[in-house]
Amino acid sequence: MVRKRRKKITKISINDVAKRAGVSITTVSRVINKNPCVKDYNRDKVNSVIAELGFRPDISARHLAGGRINTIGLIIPRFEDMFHTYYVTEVVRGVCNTASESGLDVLVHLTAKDLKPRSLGTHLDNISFCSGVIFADIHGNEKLLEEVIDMGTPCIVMNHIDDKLDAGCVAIDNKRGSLNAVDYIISLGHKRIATITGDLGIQAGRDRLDGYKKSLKKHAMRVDESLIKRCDFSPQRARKAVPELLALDEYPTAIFVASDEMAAEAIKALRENKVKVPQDISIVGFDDSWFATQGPLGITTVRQPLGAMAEKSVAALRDLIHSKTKASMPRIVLPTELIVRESCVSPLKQEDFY
Amino acid sequence: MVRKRRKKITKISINDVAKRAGVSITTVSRVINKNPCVKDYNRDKVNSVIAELGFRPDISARHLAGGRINTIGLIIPRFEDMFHTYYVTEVVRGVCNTASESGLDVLVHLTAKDLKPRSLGTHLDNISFCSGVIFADIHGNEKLLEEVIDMGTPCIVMNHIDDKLDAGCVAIDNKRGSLNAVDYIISLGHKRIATITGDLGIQAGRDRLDGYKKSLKKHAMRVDESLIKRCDFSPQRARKAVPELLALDEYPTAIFVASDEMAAEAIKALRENKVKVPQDISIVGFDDSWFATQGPLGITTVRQPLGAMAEKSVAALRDLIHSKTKASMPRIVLPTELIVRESCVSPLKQEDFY
DNA sequence: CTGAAAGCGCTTACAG
DNA sequence: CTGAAAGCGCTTACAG
Repeated sequence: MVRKRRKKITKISINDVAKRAGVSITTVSRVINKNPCVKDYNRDKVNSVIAELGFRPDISARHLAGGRINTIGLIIPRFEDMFHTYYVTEVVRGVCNTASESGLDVLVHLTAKDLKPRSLGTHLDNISFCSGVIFADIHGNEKLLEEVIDMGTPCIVMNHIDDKLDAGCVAIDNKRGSLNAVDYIISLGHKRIATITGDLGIQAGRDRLDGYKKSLKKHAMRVDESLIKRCDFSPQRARKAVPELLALDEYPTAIFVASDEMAAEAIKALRENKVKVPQDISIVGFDDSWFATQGPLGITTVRQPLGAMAEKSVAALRDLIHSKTKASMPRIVLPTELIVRESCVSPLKQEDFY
Repeated sequence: MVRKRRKKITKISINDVAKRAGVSITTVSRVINKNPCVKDYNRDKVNSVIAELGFRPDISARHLAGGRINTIGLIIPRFEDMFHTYYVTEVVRGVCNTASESGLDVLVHLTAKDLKPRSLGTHLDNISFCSGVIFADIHGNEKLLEEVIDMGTPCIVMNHIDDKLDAGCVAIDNKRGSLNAVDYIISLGHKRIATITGDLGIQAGRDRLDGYKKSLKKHAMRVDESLIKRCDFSPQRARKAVPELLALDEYPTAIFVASDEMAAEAIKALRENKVKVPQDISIVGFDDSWFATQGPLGITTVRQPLGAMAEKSVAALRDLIHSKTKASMPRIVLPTELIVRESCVSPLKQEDFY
């Protein structure tokens, strides 16, 4: 490939276009913004000059002058966590895809784990640029969210429902998802069901634990605190929970794990302790992430519609941006689906294995 | 938590601050920009007013007026590919961490798989905002890169070395990495070594194949085309390569796979065909990603220093941005490291298993 | 349908 | 050390 000659890097502006096309900059601006009130002749002329000169409107100037910016922000918290890796992957993918279909551009913004005062400012600088913002989660970014709301920027919070929030909320029905999962485990005949929880500082973590408890109560089973291992979505913590569970006088026959990644790690840890899954202990995970199918054993899990969550979020944000009147903040909760694979069987069958 | 009263969302500007502090906007601007030529008394006064009013300079105005923007862009191509998921995760993490240490903010920009003309423009709008840009790979974004370079924006390309490029290049020594890997396989005594390649449209894919061939030649072994399965970094393609390899008159005793993700999938596919790893066939992967340790068998692999690549890229970009003179474009190649785990053994040992 | 002009909120010579 | 003023490149009433 022959190296092309460098174009001049002198910035060409709306003035250059106007001059060359023999019209005013107002007309050029109208053409750029697809304002219909321009004579065809002029529009064509301007467009051809734009193409000829390779003119590209300066987004800063446009923004400063009060023009619409077709960019939404996507704020991603605490990127370090592996838990968020799958979640974030799907959310980013979904938001970017949906946004681009609507002609929106996405500015992905990762917030550091420990947000220093200085960086809070920096974050807002860029965010102030967007016509709307989606928070991939609220945890750790409560302050940022508040500031963005105070700036008057429309916001959507994912994965967290809070009626007091002056932002739209789009989330998964985590409570019902885990309720269904544990109902399923119980329906198989399990009596001693443990749980390895996610981070209880995150709503999704709390809700998944709540659903577990609710299911037990619904079936008049006792909630045994020794069967509840409070973890944090990290595989390390999940791994540590395993020997604790095995040290109990009476083994659980099933474990509901609040994420597939933790479930996969728990299964590994169980194996290392010569406990077979599902023969000795059944496992149900959550997420339907790649971890559920990556290992040698397909993990029965709760699928969450992350793609749909992303879609709904973008749509809701667009509505907020375009509603000139003070719109009411949407609250959207998406259903989950139980995906049955091989990691959870009836305890009767388990005995067959012996 | 009690709901705080909403602040006024009326934008407060440098004028408000100046008026309140009893100085000119010039002085306020100097304070904001940490210009030392301000009397302490005034500086303190301005700073306290800024804090009191919650003033935050408008980034668009600042940009338009020619101020420095502490934001670099990170362009990520073809997000759909799973191969890129691990790669991207690490690159994003590394770039964000390093950048924030230098007081830089990162604008992560995902390019769609099929870049329509329109979105090319949109992309540039946002990118034009950054004082420098890092491309996480060049593949699929050649045009964008050229345009960004033509805009006069300093650029760094990761994972691809091209001397003709008017941008800095930071990459992994893929060729040597795979050369070492295959050398290792040969040193174990293997004679029939297959390879499952990555996407040969990507330099990393080509280089890993080249290294494989080079090693064979170095050891005076024939390069047998039937042992080369040209894939694309996707596990699906890798999976399909397995039965083809097994249909050969003579099995390979080892396979060098161009990514751990493909390696993990290949191992699964081999198992399903009752071929044991490493007893029947040895496997060496590439990346040292989580796939290498996630499965039941640790995969021997080539570790690439993605974190270091990110660091070097940010540092190089910073240099390019700050060098007022036309700097020469850096070419940085980072070494790899062979990580020996359980998936590759000597063929003599393999016979022991029979 | 069109254009002159004001203004968005900053930075930066320039003059003091 | 400080400030008045020009200017960055656009949008948007406003008047025609």
